[in-house]
Amino acid sequence: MKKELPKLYNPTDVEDKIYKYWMDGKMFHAEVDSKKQPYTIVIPPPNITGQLHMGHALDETLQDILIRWKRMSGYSALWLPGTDHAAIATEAKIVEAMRKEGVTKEDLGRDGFMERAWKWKEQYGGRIVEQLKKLGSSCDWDRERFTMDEGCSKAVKEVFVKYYEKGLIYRGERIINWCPHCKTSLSDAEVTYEDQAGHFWHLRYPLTDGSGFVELATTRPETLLGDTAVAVNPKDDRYKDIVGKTVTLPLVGREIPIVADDYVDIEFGTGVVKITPAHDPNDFEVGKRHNLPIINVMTDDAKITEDYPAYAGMDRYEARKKIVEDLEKGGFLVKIEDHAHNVGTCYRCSTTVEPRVSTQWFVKMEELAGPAIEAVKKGDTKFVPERFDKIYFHWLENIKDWCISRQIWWGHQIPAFYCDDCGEMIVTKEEGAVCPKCGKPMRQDPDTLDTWFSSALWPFSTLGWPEKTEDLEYFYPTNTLVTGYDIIFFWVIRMMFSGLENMGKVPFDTVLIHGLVRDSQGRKMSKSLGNGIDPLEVIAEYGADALRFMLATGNAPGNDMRYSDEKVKASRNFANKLWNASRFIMMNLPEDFKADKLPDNLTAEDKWIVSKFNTLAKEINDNLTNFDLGVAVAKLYDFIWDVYCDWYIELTKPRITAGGETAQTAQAVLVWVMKGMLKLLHPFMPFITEEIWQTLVADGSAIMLSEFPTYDEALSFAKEEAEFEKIIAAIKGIRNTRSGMNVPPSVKAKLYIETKDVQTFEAGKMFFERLASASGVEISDSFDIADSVTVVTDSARIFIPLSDIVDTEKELARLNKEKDAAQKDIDFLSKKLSNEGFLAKAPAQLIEAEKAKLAKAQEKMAKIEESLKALNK
RNA sequence: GGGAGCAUAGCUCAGCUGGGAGAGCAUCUGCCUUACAAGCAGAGGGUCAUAGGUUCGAGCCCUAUUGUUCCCACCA
Repeated sequence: MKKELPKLYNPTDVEDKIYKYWMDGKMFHAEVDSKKQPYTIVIPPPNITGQLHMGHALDETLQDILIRWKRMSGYSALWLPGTDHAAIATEAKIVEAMRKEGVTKEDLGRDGFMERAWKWKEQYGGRIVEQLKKLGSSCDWDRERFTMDEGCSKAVKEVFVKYYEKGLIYRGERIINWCPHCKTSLSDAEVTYEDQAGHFWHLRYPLTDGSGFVELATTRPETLLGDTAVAVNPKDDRYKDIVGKTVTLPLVGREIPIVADDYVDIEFGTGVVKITPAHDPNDFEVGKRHNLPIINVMTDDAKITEDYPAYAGMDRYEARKKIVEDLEKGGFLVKIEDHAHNVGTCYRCSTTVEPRVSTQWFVKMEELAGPAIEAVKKGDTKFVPERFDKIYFHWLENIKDWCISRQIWWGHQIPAFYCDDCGEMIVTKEEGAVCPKCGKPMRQDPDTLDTWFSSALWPFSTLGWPEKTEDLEYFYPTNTLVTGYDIIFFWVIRMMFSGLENMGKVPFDTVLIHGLVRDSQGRKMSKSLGNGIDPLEVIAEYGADALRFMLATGNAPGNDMRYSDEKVKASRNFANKLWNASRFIMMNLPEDFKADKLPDNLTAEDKWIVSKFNTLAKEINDNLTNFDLGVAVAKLYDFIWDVYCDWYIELTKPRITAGGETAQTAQAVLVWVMKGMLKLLHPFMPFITEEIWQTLVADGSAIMLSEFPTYDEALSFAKEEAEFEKIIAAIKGIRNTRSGMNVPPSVKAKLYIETKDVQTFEAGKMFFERLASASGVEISDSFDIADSVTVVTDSARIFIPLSDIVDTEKELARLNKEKDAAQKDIDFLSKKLSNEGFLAKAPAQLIEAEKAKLAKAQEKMAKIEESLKALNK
């Protein structure tokens, strides 16, 4: 089966073809199968607005590695894909596109807008899915879902109504985070706090009775318009006498009370605080305690309302400027100080959030949080790495009610209905509700739900819930959830309590957390910095396998990593190395070659590689089980490159040249190990492994459906492995010595190998010519060769008669250096072995090993000394 | 203010339950050895941030310190 294959592996020729092969063969599809154990991953649904970025690439790569490994390990492995409607983000994009055409939401009306939004979804929603395929993601596309599809929408209504009936959802007037740009409320999780440089404006509010002023400071003077009180601490002696009096609000003229409230910190500032219940969460609480009026002074785009003609229509920052000017003119401004403070911003558009009183829908969190905390404490769900459970606990233990209503149109409309006649409100799954009191058609709540409300249900809504489906029965709870640490608050927590509340079981047993992919300088990739790397471009240049391999390499769970072209290149080179190894095998196989099994007549080096491979298979499985994907991938790299290519292939060359039985055995072992390596590597580099498999095995089978190698006792040859290491050590020693003396490989020399392991070396004799530039090899348990360079290993002394090209002085120096090294070993080991504490407390196995090492070092020393003596003659 | 991560070779990072410090890239030397120059064979390079402690033994465990990154938090 001699084949002509290019020297350079070209992924672009291969990847689309292979992906189509898998798709055509329906190989990603998972079915309920009572004979198999299920293994399930639900994808963190990417936003339909999104383009694939490095974060996705990492997330999908990790999931695909796990799912391919489990699929090959005999599980019915389901990776359930889908997309998220991403309420605010999507609506913002659509509105922006419309703005360019000069159309507004209001122009189209709700129905018209939704029609347009769906069209937009049809047009762009598939884009990210196609990009996921480029990565090689083996999702079951037959089950692709969307958070606004019929099933998910049904689940959302079901949950909403259930929560409402249980009293877990309520509607009420609260102070919430309002984004004046997106013109909607936000949940606490959707607010990002950033430090901003600001000012402290010290103001004086005159006492209404004319008896003086109170001085206070504010960072937001414009909210003065909505002040309905001034507060002091009840224990503050300075202000005892004025509690109960009133002040006259500057610029507004409103008479407002001075109240006493514990919230006020006596130590801070003047100990007087202005209270604006409509625009500050704390003030809102103070207001409630003192029955203060709530005066909203801003419109939904954060402009001053018509109630204040002097400032009406001004944006909050313009108004601030004008109000400060006016305060100064009126003599109310004492001073301005610089002040850095923490300001909430919208996580979507970065606009400063305006705290605002409004009527919204909330999920009561206390009851739901308890079981979610408990489940992780009990270990029903565990985080990898574990430290993330602290973040999880902290958030849940301090959680406040979740504001779920959004004032946008793209999303799940809240299933609450109002009767405009009698004011009745009902919550129902039914469409077109009729007022139960007066029989009139009701008006549905115009608000939609937080996008995370539907994604919270993702692990079960996608499996058919609320119907009792076979899928749900079989695949739920899912197994591994893979996501970034930045999503724990938004999603993981909400899936946890939703799963527990609605299914009675945790949604997944493990949450594998990964970090961010940063740029080569360690900066976060962002649009504004323009430092984002497009994974599709990387794939086009280096191949998806190289990108995947790079993302899996050198990355410990939970840690951030840096992207760099060099790392991708190294991965690409690795793929090419593997490609060429397979080329070597195929170029040397006879036409009629067929080998499924390991032959019986294995040589020492065959057993060596088989045994090493066997150990590798065990370790890879262990590492994957522990989610140490980075460790697994490094071991594969080392084995394939250093063990298989650099040693084993080289060892087979003289055998193949020799022909006959040894060549046949070598070929069979080459293929057997190659097949095993391909399988182990497949989850990481699916395309190239499948491509090589198709060419090398060519029996119509797919590697992605083959059996993942595991440890096999029958393949463990520890003793033979150790024996053959002696040959390798000798070859390395010879190379090392020659290289140190600048002898080029073209200069061949005879070798006299003095050893007690004559048999071992006889068996390995043929390798010295090719791998150690030997022109001939003599082996004996004793030699006396004058004028030669000697190489000393643990098990042999090798004479190389190179006297004519080698400087005796140099050789003397080299041997002395080796002697020093050997002496250091002996010192170290004998010190350790004379330490009574060590002998008493260290494990026996270790002590034996150390003793053996010492014996070897002493043997080596003796040989070096002999050589030195000979040289000094 | 609270919490977490990180600090290991020139750079980017591994180091799984504590048993003589590793990889890739970069540097230096020698090789186009019929799979691969995206390669082969070698070499140099590290007080594992600092100081204590536990231990027969610490990069790994404990305490403190420094630097750095991030998360959370209503001090007007």
